[in-house]
Amino acid sequence: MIQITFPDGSIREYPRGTTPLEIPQGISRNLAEAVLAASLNGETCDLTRPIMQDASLKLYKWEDAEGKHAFWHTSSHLMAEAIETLFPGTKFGIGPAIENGFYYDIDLGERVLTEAHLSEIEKKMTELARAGAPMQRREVSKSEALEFFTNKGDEYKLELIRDLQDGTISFYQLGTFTDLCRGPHLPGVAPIKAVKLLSIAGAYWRGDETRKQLTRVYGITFPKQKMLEEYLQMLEEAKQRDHRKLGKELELFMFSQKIGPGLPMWLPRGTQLRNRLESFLKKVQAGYGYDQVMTPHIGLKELWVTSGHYAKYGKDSFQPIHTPQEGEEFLLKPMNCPFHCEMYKSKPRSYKDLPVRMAEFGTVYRYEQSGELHGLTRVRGFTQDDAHIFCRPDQLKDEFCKVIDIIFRIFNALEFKEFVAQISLRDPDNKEKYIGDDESWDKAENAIIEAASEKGLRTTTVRGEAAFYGPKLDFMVRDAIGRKWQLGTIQVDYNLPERFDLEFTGADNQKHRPVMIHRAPFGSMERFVAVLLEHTAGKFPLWLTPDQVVVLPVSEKFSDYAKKVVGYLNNCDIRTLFDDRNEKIGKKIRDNELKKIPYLLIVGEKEEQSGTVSVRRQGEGDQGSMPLEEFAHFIQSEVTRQMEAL
RNA sequence: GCCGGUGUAGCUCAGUUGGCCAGAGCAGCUGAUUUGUAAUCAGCUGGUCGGGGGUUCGAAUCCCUCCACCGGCUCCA
Repeated sequence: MIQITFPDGSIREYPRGTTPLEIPQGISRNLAEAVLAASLNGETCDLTRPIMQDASLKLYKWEDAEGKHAFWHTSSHLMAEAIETLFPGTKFGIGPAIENGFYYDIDLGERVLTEAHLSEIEKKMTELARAGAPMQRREVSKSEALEFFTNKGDEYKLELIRDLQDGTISFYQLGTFTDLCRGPHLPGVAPIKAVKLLSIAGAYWRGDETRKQLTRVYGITFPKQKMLEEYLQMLEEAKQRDHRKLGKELELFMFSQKIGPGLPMWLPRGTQLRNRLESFLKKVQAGYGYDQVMTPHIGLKELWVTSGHYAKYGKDSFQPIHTPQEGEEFLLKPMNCPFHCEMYKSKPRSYKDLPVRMAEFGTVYRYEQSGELHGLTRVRGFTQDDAHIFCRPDQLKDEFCKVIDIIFRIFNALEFKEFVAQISLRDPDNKEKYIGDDESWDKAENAIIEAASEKGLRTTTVRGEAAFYGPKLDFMVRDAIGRKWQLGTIQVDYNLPERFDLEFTGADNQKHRPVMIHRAPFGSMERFVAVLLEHTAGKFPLWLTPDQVVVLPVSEKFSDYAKKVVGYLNNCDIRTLFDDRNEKIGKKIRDNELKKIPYLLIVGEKEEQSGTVSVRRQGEGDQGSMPLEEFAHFIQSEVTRQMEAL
């Protein structure tokens, strides 16, 4: 007998060789069916793997990431089997589970897979799933593995196997399809009830653009048809919230072929929105001792040589601008920090002056490959809500905490209720990749870790993800429909103070090197507005939205009263539009609802006589009528309440 | 940049295997209507069918090329 320890700490005895699957089978049939994968002593494994010695066991269901992972990984094998059946001779790259579903990279030789083939593959997958073949694992020696794929003629698998150690190699066989795979997998494909292949894309073998491009097929599967339907509905919802669609509909921003790809232009309403966000952040930052500055859009090449950006990114940037007479070379700025460093240097700094905090809404230009551009989230010209804090090493943690506070306020103000942060540290085994001495790094890393825990942040820590010049903390928010976006970032930098030879005079009358913090709570205005649009589906909070109220007279007879209402509200600093079109009231309501204006005021004979307005809240319908003054107070107090919460 | 897809009026989309002056709805303009909580009616305007080149008696439709956009790959100071 062996002893199995369960997550709740209980220990039970089972015969040696019992499989994880047999354990829930002894409890209830429902449980046994719901279990998808297991882990033994913390290592995930198949449910059919016999347990040979005492171990702690955890079972995973669909609700667990590990469960979904096994489900989708098995699905990718199922897809591969279907593809091999339909397209014999296909070679297979890798086919992992991903966050939402799975993919498989395949090489079809001369054949081209198009979207039209997807439903065919889906059908075959469903058919195979119904047949319910088991997933059979077997361990193979390296030479056996090489022989198998040599015979099959699959050079991709051979390349993968060559990198593996003998004795750790396993095959999984599903029906006619045998694949090199570590697992774990479901015991069989029967639980896969709903299949949807989503898209086809090119993907370089092993992510290397010098190597062959394979065809990547993305798909997703579920244990219930209904779950697939819900997922597709969610995708539809995401499409409705797409900031590119909403940005056009709400007339916030635009692109022009004539101006160039990746160069957004802010239309009047978008500009209003952005200005409001900027003033809000300026106000918050003023409270934290930031000084607002402005710097030019170009700087001499020498500046970027000094900063190190030229060496690292010069080839992949917009190329230098030359002056016609003097032959000077300027670069469009990809960052604001070198300018701020020069400003720091403009006068001697004492330890008493620090921290110096310079903030700038600085527009920067970065060359992005044409295939990379995407709405407002990936552009070639954008404005960072940038700031650089020059501080003493002993102030680092404190400054870090304050930046976290600012980010908290912003996320709260904009109703991002759920967010996590990632701490990126250097790779301890590759210290030579980084600039700065051990001691500074340790201090900075500890400062971040302590600041994050002091502020009660939910964090994940990733080693090896730091920038070469310092560790960083990145913020990820979850939007209203559960998608994750990376927004703000805080980064420690030892590199630039060194390169620009920044100094301050210490209490000891000696010169010291300040530490720099780069930080951008929004990240960029463009990206942030995109995320905010998708988060709110275009229904911005009242304080932020470009137009707060629109007045709709029931007919032209009440235009004069309506005009009075509009004038009164605008005088109260309530941003009010007037819809004086000669249309029926139903039509005006519909049009303005679609524009997502928060309040629609309907005025007719009754309202004119009593000096009231009939209030309709966007998306919520008729709210009844109230005196005009009362409505103005109501709006003002709603805005004040929102602003106070900021 | 690479793979695949898409490109018809300001917007959303029709346009059969190449064949009469290229269509619809919405928007816009003009007029009628004077409207009570998500689309009043009528008329009109608007497109060298993404750009260029080619095949053909004839091209939105077939071919080549360039551009932009979409889904990915890669990258993100």
